[in-house]
Amino acid sequence: MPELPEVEITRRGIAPYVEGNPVARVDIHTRNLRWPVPDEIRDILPGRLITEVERRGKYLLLHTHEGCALVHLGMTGYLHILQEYIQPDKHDHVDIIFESGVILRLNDVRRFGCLLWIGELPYQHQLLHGIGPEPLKSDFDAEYLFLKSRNKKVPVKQFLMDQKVVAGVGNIYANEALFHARIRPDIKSGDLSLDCCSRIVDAIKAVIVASIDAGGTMIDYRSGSGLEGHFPRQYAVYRRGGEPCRVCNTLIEQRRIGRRSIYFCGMCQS
DNA sequence: ATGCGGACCTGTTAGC
DNA sequence: TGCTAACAGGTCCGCA
Repeated sequence: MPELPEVEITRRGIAPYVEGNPVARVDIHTRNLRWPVPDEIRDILPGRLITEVERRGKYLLLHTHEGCALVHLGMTGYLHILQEYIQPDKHDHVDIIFESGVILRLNDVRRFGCLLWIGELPYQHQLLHGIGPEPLKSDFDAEYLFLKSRNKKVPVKQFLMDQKVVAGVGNIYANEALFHARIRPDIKSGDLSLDCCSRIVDAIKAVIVASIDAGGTMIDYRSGSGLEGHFPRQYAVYRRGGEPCRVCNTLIEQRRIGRRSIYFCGMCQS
């Protein structure tokens, strides 16, 4: 699953096939995702037009004139476009079939994702309203991160993965960004200087832009158009525990914070 | 307010 | 080779 870059690549991949197209039918094969896929998805979407596919953090919003459907891809979900019908396999959970014949198919092995109908005021929905700034927008800046981190005791890597702090950063990009910012992932957020915050903000923007430009780089990722959109990414630290740092050859350390792995270079990051 | 652990799932890999 | 345990991109919720 997808952190922000992979969700954005998915959005770009599916939008041309989806936007402006009326839905003919919705087939729900598996209801029990993170939350049950509601009947509204099957009952309201047909006959409606998807006006826009928007991304907010790691969520995708399928807008219609009458309300909005919300998709989260969890850890293993992906959306892809089928030009013609193929029998769904056991992890294909929902098909949105357009009058054009195109099918938008949701596949999610672990079923941590969701597909919900959130009605006409989507941004007020519980899942969206508290979400932090978009990392690529200008309101996500050093001053913001500095103020937000004051008096916080959580390790900075966990802090950056908090969607209320900044939208769309997950385990991979938190680890990668902190390496590029030369900051250890285990220091207290409240101890960050303004300069540290500035380096972190720059690094987050840089790794996300690089990843989007590379076309989505997740290990298991498939682009929205159904193409295998990835080539193996050269991570600086992520999943490189015990291997030499690409900058100084010191062995990358791996530990756990919370229940997630952190990776860092004890020499480059301080 | 904050932080922790449990829960939701299946598949892959590392280790014995 | 086969079995088991640990781990994997996320995040909500309940409890202390």
